[in-house]
Amino acid sequence: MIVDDLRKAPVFAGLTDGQLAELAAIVEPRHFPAGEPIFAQADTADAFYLLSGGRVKVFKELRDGRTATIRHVGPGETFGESVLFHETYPANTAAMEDSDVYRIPTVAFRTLILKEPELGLRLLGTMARLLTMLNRRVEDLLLPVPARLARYLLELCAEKHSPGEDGLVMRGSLVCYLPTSKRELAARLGTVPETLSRALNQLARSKLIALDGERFEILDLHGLERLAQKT
Amino acid sequence: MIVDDLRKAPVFAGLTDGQLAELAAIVEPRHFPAGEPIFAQADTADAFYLLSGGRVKVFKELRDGRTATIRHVGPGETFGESVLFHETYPANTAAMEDSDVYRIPTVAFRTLILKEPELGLRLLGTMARLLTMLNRRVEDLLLPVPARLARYLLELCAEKHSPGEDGLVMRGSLVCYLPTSKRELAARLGTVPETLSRALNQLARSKLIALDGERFEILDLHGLERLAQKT
DNA sequence: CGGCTCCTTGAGGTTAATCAATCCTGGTGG
DNA sequence: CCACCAGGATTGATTAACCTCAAGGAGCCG
Repeated sequence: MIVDDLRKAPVFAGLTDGQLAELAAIVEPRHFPAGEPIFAQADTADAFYLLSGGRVKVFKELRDGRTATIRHVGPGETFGESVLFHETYPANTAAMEDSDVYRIPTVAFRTLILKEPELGLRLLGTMARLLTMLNRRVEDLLLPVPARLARYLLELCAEKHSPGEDGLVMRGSLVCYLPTSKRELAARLGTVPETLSRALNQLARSKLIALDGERFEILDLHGLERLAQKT
Repeated sequence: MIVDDLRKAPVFAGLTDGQLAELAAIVEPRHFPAGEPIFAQADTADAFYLLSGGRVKVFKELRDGRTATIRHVGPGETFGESVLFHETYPANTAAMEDSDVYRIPTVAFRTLILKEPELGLRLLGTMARLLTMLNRRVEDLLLPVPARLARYLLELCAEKHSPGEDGLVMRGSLVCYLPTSKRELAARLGTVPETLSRALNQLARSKLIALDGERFEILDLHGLERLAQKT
């Protein structure tokens, strides 16, 4: 059911059934196979998206073919929100896996906000979180690659172990799985696969993590956190 | 008059007199002398700010004393908006010059949004612009310093020559002034003063710009744009 | 068994940070 | 008016990070 998918997204959780129904009336489900572009930078934009299943990347083309990944999007997150107030998309997006999305036309959504201010407030919250995250990304890119990687791994474990706002942050099991190929991860970290590979080895050699394919375990949380702040 | 200052800010321009009056009732004017911090990362947050005069920088401390400047804020822009939905500030801010700001308490502002959805829509627009800008910053940091500098200079001229939405983009006079010390500019570009100095020289030697203190002129717009896209 | 793609490893080159002088420029006091 | 400082800005030499290019694995599917 559309309404159920919408409710699962943090941005829309907590809305009343009536509000969700209004929202459901304007969204359009779409499917994108892995690798498929969803929109491209400078495309004229009349909708943004909610990802219900799969994985999507937001990125910029760097002229010489390399790509700068801005963020990875997981289920329940929105992307392209900024076009609510622009005529064109500010970046490219593509499905990394087979993905199901809801297309949300901007015009209808804007009028809905005026009718249900609560909705605007919710979206503001989402965008605030995005801003905070991007602040962090800017900071990240000024750090050396191993520190960047350490921060990424720590973040990965942190969000895995705080599934809701309800419980304490668990720090027991520090085993996680890389959610993407190393190629994609390197792009996400703003580096190349070769450098990522070496950085991972370095962390493993320093006994900060144990690595086995895409599965890894944090052995020395404190040491990793220290590294994550190195200039 | 407070209302006049508010109306001058793009985020609040276009609101009705009544809405502006309501807003004026909750904001608190503040003054910060040059160099003074306005808030620090992780401070508990109950307000965001509109800059009415002066210049403010948003930055992160990089542990070893170096700072990562996230953005520079000019008159009419807001900063700290993201705390509308967080309990703590995600970065530091400090006045770069003597600055006048309006402090906008989050609680009052949130209730005002529910009453005047138009206001929420406006703030969404502002945050969308910020997001787009930060996307660009992430892209920037993956480019070599001269390209980053070229993009900055082009942006500086562009915004100078498009004062409103009303006119064509002027490309005639390409003389601009660096708005900050070179030290601050280097931080804004994610580099150090030495490297900035060399990059500026390089642009001047290539006849792309002419430089005289803080005044500069773009001599070869096309060449500069080409450089701005180099990996 | 080939032919993939992805990842890893190694060698070399380039960019930019670091360290250390030197040079301005504006302000101060003689 | 000039000597003198202090800060920022520049320049040079050195070093470290990391990208590039090139060459192997390692798994996977035909």
